[in-house]
Amino acid sequence: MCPRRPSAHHAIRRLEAGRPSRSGPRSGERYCHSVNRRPTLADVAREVGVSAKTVSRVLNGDGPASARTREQVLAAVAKLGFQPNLMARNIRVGGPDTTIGLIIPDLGNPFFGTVASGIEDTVRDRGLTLLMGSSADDPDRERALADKFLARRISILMIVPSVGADHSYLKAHRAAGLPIVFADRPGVGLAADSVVSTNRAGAHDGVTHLIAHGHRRIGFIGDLPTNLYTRRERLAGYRAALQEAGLPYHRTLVTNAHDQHEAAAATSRLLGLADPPTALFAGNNIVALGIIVELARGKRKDIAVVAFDDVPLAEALEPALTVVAQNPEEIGRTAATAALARLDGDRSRARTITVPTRLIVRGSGERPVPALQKA
Amino acid sequence: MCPRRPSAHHAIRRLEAGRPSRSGPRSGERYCHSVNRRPTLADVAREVGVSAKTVSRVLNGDGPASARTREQVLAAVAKLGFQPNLMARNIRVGGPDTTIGLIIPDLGNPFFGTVASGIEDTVRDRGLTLLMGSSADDPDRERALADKFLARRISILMIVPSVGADHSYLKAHRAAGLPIVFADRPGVGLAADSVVSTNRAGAHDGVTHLIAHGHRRIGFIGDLPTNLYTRRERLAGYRAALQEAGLPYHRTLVTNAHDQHEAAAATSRLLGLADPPTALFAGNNIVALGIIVELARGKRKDIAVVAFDDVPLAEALEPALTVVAQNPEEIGRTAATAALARLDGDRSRARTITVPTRLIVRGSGERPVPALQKA
DNA sequence: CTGAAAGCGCTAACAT
DNA sequence: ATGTTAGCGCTTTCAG
Repeated sequence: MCPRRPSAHHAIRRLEAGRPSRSGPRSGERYCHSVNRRPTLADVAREVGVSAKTVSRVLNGDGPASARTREQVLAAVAKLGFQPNLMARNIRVGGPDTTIGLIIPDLGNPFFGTVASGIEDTVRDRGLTLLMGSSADDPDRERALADKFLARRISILMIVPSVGADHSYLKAHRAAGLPIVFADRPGVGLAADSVVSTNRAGAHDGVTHLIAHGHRRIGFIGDLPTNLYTRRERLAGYRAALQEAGLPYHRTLVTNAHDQHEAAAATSRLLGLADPPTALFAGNNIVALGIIVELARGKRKDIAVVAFDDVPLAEALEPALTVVAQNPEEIGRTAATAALARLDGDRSRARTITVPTRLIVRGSGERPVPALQKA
Repeated sequence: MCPRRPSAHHAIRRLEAGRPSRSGPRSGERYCHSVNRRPTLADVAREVGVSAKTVSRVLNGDGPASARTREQVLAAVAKLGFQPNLMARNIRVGGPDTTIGLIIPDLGNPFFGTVASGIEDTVRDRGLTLLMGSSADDPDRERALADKFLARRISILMIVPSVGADHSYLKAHRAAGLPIVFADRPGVGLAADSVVSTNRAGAHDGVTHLIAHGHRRIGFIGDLPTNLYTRRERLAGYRAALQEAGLPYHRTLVTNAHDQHEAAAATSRLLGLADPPTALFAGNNIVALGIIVELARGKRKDIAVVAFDDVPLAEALEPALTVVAQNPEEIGRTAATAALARLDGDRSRARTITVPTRLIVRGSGERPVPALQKA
């Protein structure tokens, strides 16, 4: 039997148990490598009969090394199953950890997942790994995550800002050279790069499409909370389109929803108005789902719909859903590219980069005004 | 002006530029904290006039400390913007990093995003953070990611195994006490916990539903590659249901697709057979999308469909889509719970835990056999 | 209650 | 081509 020296992976349990930890083997006992300590550089060096530095050289390929030693070292590494401790390396080198901290509101939302995917694709060959966490759009959770990431000395910090978050606490980090990029929404209180969709123009295009097809009363169902950046921008685009067409802006036609269920309720509420809208504009993908499900439930094919953000089965609906598609993958790629440029020394002024949206006409916006709907 | 000592965040650039780095300030120059070095424990200690250990004690709350020192230390920490270096701490403490490495095939797929979400929710109050990467179902990429994670001394390793991956290289790690859990698919060559859906039973239920509604020729469109665990299990469930009903198994009715586009093509191929199926079973959510879009394109409302895995707008389709719903959030939670139990010392035998699927009947499976479809 | 010294695993800077 | 020494930022150990 091996003496059970508390292994590294039991450190957490040890803390809880409050058991005093012994750092050396008890007399007459030897360590059993397979259960106890992970092998270190020194172990490999001892095995081969060289110095730790030589092993380091072979593994990192900096200094020279004879073919023979190299072989021996590699053999010992394989034999012992040695894997260099990256934390120890980083601490000595003094550089940042090769991770990129990413904070998004919701891991389960495919929009943000796709953003993350774009980031990963872009940074992979730089050897950076994603450290991810979800904020649930809570500024406190966002801050806690950021602090954790910063304590890890991440190379890059990317945030989809929560509503109400203030980012001035990051000033010193940015000044110290940490690349910080905000995605999907701009940061607050910090001059850092951000990458956002053309929300206002996109909403404008979508609403204009509805107007072009004869709609005069167009409902808007946006995100909650209402001061969310994307909601504000998209509402602005909605209003601009109305104004441009000389149409009045009715507060009663504007409402909001935080999830699919609320969006369905909001839909039903708008349609129940004395003078109901003939078309609906969905402020995001979740709202779109709610609207569509509610319309399907009520068999209301007479209501035109345009949604901000594409949804998976848009083309299979009847009518197929017209959308203002975002490009989350591109948002991720762009944000990552900007961050890497900063990492490479780009010291230019903070910029806001926009990623274009695209109106995809599929039919749901083209319904004629149903003056005769019940005929 | 501050002398621009290469800051920590420029380490990467320095490597590339090959510029020799100087470790001390040049004569007559002083470091400018805001631009250069992050403050360390020693800096805080110096500021207050105490030893580093005292600062450490205050911050970690282990040893005793006078109220006065505590205040002074905290003030200095705030003033300098000190954040303890977690890598340095971990290296000294010898414990694992407080991260959980998670490898999934695709960050953009909401199924895996939701699994990740379930994991995060479960481990958050243990202070663990997610280190994530996508394998693209490539065993080599999976292995490379795992090695990177292991080099970081993660506390837990969770993998959605790629097809063809062998996990015996993890044996030593598991023996050393590293909790390893496979999610969605079991691992290969390693006795470790895994958490999977009741794939076979779920598929059986879905197909039985179709049979109960009179279908005798049921097409199966599954994942590619065909040896993917979930595809094998679901196909087995399909065959079992047929056999149970005394129906013959036709190889020609079984096909596969890797993405939505291929699934649409497969659908069209099956429907073009001399003796085409009257119902289709979709082996996963992506395939389901392809099938539905293709049927919509061809206006084929006469074809019944049941899909494995729920899709967002299932209830808004016409007919609404009947599915065998998985519970990805629960898969994540279960996997995380199992891993935490291991971390807490659970040394029992490796188990395979199943998360039940649920047949959600919405209508698409109930279509009568369309003997008169063209009438 | 506080400090000095040693050391975690690794690599930079000089040896040789 | 290789070894030695020192030290990254922190905590442990042992003395006050």
